[in-house]
Amino acid sequence: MNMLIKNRKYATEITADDDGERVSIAGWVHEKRDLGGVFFLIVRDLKGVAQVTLHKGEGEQQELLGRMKKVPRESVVAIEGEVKSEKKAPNGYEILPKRMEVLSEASQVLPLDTTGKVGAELDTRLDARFMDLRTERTKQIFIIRSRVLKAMRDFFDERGFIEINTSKIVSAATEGGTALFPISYFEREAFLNQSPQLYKQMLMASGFDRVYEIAPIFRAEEHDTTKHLNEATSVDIEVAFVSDDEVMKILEELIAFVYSKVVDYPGLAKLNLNLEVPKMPFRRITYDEAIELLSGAGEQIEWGEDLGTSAEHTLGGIIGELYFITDWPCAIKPFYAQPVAGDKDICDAFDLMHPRLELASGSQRVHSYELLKKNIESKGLSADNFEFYLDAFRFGMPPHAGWGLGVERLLMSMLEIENIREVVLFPRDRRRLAP
RNA sequence: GCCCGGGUGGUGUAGCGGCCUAUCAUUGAGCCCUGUCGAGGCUCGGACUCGGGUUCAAAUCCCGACCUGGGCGCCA
Repeated sequence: MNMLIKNRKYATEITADDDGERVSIAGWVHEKRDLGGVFFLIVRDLKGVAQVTLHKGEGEQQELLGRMKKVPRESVVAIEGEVKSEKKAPNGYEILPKRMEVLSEASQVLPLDTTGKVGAELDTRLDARFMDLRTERTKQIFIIRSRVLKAMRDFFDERGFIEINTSKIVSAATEGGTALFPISYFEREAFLNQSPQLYKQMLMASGFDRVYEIAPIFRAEEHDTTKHLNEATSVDIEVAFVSDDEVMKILEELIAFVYSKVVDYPGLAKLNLNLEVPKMPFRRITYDEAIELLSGAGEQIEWGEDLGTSAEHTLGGIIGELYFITDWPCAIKPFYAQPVAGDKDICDAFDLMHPRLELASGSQRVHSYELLKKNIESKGLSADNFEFYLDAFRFGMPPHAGWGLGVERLLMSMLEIENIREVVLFPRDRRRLAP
């Protein structure tokens, strides 16, 4: 590897204080400006842009000037030169080049504008995602996504959670509800997992009493909306010897912690957001109260019906901040949700709602083998298919609770992004399978 | 799955039966001016998704296909 690249610095690592230093930088040709006595080459890297300034009329620089004029925008270059403190330069410094290597020349014309002068539709951007990621806004979204995931891992680690990885290839048995992608598994049929639910619960019988997983989930639903993906990332936790109240607390603390780590991030400024850490505890309303609020707003929901999109929006408009809906009818919750003491029709289940969409759902789990088996059958599923799961409940299963949270939904709601595809590098939706 | 929109140079758009030899911005090629920072001025290049139909005349109206945006359903 040549020395130019080996010793390169990021644009933001150089300051006016480095006046006189010899440095090298490498990156993409962001812009070129050919003026009378001077030629500017703006080089962009991950961290920022650096202005390379070539003063014309210096004889030995003619060859370099010619190559700088010719190099197409978005080509990858490495430049070595001397730092000069300069008030007229954007970052207070500029680089007087001595040497330039064109590492990769970009074809013209470009599929997208990387300077932000002309917009592009999401579909066009996704087709050329590699280049879309060179734009400031898109880049920041994914740096923030990375911070969010790190914050989550730090959070769980501090609280004694064990990170787990469960299989994404599963046999026919599922928790029902959503459609699955079938795949060919040697001579048998298998599926891509819709959720780690059954596996994380089975671990509760293992003594691993606080686990979390951050992993892809797959849904074969033919939905085509701004908040659904066919491949999404789910944060799942499961905790033994606790109640649903405890995991709700963990959830709101996690959300607040993640927000605090994003609010801290200087790059957030590039997204023009006014982000605040949500106040704890989040508001909690019961399903019954939700229905009542909706009725007051002129939206009638029969008891036992799920809340549709318009109901979610109406409630969100009334409440205006993150909130929980608790005490759901068991009929619209999965078989593993535990009924409340003294009422078999209502479950200790909850959803975490953002005013625009659902972020997470969880519950106290059924840990009685008999009740679980009965629930599976009453949902019209075959207990035989769940034998591998049910077995874990026969030989010592502690009470437990947990939840699943959509990473993309958290991100889009936090960053006020309208389309969920914006927060996935290479989204998979009803139509898109490439790139 | 249902219901509405939309497909015009590389990108983003205007035009919505004849004034279209199709607007504007940006990009590309080039010239002028110029320590620029969305630099400025000028010249040139570059497009009506495809297939049928209606009409004297279609980018414009109709039908179909394909692509695409949104709302709802399902779902998280």
